[in-house]
Amino acid sequence: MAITIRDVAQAAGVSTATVSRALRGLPNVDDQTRQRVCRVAADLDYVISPSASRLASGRTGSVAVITPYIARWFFSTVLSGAESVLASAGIDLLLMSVSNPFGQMRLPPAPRLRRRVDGALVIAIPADDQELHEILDLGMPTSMIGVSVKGVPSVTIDDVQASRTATQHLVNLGHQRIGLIGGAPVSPPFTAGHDRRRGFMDVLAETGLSFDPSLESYGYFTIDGGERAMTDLLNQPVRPTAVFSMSDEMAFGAIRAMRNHGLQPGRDISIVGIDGHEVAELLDLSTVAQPVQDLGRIAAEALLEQLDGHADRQHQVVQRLATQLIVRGSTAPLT
Amino acid sequence: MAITIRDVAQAAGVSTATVSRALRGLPNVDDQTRQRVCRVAADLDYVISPSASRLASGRTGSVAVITPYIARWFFSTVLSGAESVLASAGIDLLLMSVSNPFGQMRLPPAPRLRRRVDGALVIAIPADDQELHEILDLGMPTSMIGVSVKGVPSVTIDDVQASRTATQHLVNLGHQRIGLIGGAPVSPPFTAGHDRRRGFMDVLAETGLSFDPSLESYGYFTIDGGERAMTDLLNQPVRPTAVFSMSDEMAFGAIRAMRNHGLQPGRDISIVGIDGHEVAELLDLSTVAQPVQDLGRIAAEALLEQLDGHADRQHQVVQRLATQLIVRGSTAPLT
DNA sequence: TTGTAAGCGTTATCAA
DNA sequence: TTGATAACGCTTACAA
Repeated sequence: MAITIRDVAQAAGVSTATVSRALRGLPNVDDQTRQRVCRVAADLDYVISPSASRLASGRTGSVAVITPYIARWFFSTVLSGAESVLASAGIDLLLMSVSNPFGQMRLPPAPRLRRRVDGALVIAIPADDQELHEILDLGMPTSMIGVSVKGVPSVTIDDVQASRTATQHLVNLGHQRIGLIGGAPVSPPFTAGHDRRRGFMDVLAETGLSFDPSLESYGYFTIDGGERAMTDLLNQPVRPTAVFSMSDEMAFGAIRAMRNHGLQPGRDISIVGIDGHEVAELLDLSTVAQPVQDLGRIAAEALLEQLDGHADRQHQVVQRLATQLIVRGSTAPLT
Repeated sequence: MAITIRDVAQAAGVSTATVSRALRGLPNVDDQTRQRVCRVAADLDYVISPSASRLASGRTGSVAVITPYIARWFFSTVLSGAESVLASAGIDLLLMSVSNPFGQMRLPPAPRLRRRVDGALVIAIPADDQELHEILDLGMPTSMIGVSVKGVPSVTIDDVQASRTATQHLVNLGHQRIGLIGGAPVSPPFTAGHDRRRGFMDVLAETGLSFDPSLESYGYFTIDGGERAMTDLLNQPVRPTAVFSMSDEMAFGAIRAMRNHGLQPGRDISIVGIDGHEVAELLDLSTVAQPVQDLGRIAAEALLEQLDGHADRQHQVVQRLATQLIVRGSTAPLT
């Protein structure tokens, strides 16, 4: 049906081997020959069959991006960064989401990867997740974002530091009774939730501030969760004068909760987040911004290096990108 | 190196043909045999080679999702809806973005699709876009979201109606001097920009309201663009008392512009958007909500039907999903 | 119900 | 620099 390499070979008066070499830009092909082959191929509107090429070469020319969420801001932004790099490199990007909320029956990711892709880009799957380790055990080139696992290249921010920055900002403003909106009661090591809690606690300890456990609440990194968490905090006998939210989106929810209680961010209670979400500016939310798109871009580049054999997985390092405190109206000096 | 179908066949004491049939759940295989084959395959940790399977069968088992943006709310939400359906169907999802802002040299989408995927899902590419027509000319199963092209199945909202609803809402509140924040000065037919402008104009005409051309401005469907557009409107000699923004994100920017001018949405100027963006609630923005995730889901289902041969492209219809006006504090009666 | 064997369209080895 | 040709691992008539 479709044009094959044989048709091109015949029309150009060469062998299929030569066509293959010419079209792929391999060396050891006469310039004249290459020109002719390319022209004939274009004339015939020939496109290579990826399936055949993959079968014969053993390479798929594609990588999987594995993510727990697609529509959330952080994840879609990382994804777009990764896509731009992979597309430029001519690599197909297979999108795979894992453990979706409705628990639909779908195959675990690891089996789906085998023989299907050359590598995997994993976005923010907790370091102790079983599916993650099944993926890593595949031994294929892998690059991770937002988590680190020993021996696997990854790109993250310094979560402890980001959290310290946010907390210190509140302390500097004179706050002493500071609430914390975290992800979940228990966060595995090497995840954002874990490290950000630690940065928070460290600053409190160093500053000699005590931490009231009733001032810790959990928003599960969603807007609604943040609202509930803040509502909890507001229902405490003695309210905090400032709150550190581990993500901007939870802070958005927290702001809504404050409004529902007739409170105004910055005036009545200070609040700071982490992310640098576009909407944070609209809500006048102070935040520690992270370069989310770069996270995806750089992780994709690290993956490409592994695919090209320029680097060994074992020799890769954890890359930490810088964050930046952005002060807005939601944080103000304690009056 | 890896286990092949032959290894399984040998271990199970059957032919490769039987293994193939058994593993794929084809009929005409003895139950005993199937059980045994499946067990052996599992024991050997065998996974089928997609490349070989594709080459032999001619089907790729994958579809491309083609989108102009990945990180924007509408697009990532549509994408997540589509992904959930495709993943459940065991179809690989290739993510392809087109005409990215930096104009990187990348192949146009159409050639990249040929022989690589079984179908395409196109998100909101203008109906007159050349690349879109190159894709459609491929003649492969295709399903579109947010635009309609004659003869191609698509899923959208009724943009004219949604716009009418938003505009009528403002009119009902007594507003007579209503501004419009559109996408671009010129919008091709059958795009959201075109239809939403029409719905707006229709309501004005039917209501006997005149439209002042100086009250039309363009925000290019971005937050920043919306801010600039609103600033334009605010700089007019006579300001509007209400504004209809063609998207929530532009409305977000517009709200920021209003704040910069010391104006409060709802109190000083009413504003309504279209989308039902999660953040709209936070900003207390009235909006006409569209079921974005469903858009992706239903379009993906329509695509699957074409792939299964249950439907012919020509016989498909444009599916229009319902929208819903959500009234919040940003719109109030003219005082 | 099962087996045989001819493809599917490349790539890669080896020889020329 | 080029050409023959044997893989690559599966699917699918067709036969049994």
